Amino acid sequence: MTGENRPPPGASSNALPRLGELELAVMEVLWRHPASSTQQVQARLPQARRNSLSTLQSTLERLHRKGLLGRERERQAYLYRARVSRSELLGRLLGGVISQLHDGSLDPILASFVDFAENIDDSTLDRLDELLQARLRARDAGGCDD
Amino acid sequence: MTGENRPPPGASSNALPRLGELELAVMEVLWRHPASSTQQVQARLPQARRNSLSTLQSTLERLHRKGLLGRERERQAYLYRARVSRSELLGRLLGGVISQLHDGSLDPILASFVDFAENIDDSTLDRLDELLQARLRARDAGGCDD
DNA sequence: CCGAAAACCGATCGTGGATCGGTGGTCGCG
DNA sequence: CGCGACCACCGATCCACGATCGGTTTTCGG
Repeated sequence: MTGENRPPPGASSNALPRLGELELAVMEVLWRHPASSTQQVQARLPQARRNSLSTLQSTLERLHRKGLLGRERERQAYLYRARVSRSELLGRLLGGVISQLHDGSLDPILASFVDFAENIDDSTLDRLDELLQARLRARDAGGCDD
Repeated sequence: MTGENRPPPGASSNALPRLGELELAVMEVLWRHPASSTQQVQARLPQARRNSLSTLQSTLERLHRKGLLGRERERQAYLYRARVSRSELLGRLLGGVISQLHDGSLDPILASFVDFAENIDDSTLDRLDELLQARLRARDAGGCDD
């Protein structure tokens, strides 16, 4: 029983399913060392995470499928490089979480984040303010500068 | 609502493994209708999510184990109620993501969020600014807002 | 005490990450 | 040209977790 195929009622579009530990560690390496071969990555991984090349390959492949890594062939090997910066990844992850919880208006979410920042440390709030002001200035000044 | 949600400052080591679809839907219901029995929850779930009571029970139980729901016995049945508000949950989720990606300094994270806000809509940035200013004012004025 | 309504228990499935060994293709060098 | 090294590729497990449910036991009200 219960062996029927059950189409998922709500397929999230852009929320990447969450990254595993090894995947994260790999991203860290790739951020620090752009364009590394599988072996390079392995060598630069923290000792605790050093395992067989195959494992690494699967992980790199998965990351590649998820669009987080690009790769090009260097002779018989691949050179991997991060396609998203740490900030971009964070934004994506944040976006995933938020789109799950978002109930129409963004306000509660923004409020939550401010809340979160405040909860960490009082100075964090000021820092956030600084960054935000800078961003607002940049927008008002240049408008379309990219 | 800003100012009511206060995650305990000591118990910040919570990285809940991520919520599933049904779990989220259940939380939505419990947020809208505090203290509902399993049946109540089932009745108020979107039609698409209505399934057997057992399924609901497992989900409520799991949520309870995760600390997101509290429950008390009402005769032979349980009354469930949300222990975290939507904002708190969001904060927790955000915290989980952030602690994964956080490499020491918060700045990139804050920047990412500002980035994220800007990316949604220009007005969002202004909204964030308003909220932040309000919060700063509140802090500078009262100090301890209890 | 009996029947209904819950909780409780455990089985099964699907997905996704981690892990690895074996196989086969590619390249450099003798 | 052939051989050995290197590496990608494939498939096989394993595990954790959410979703799903049916069957059994507990509990309560009449």
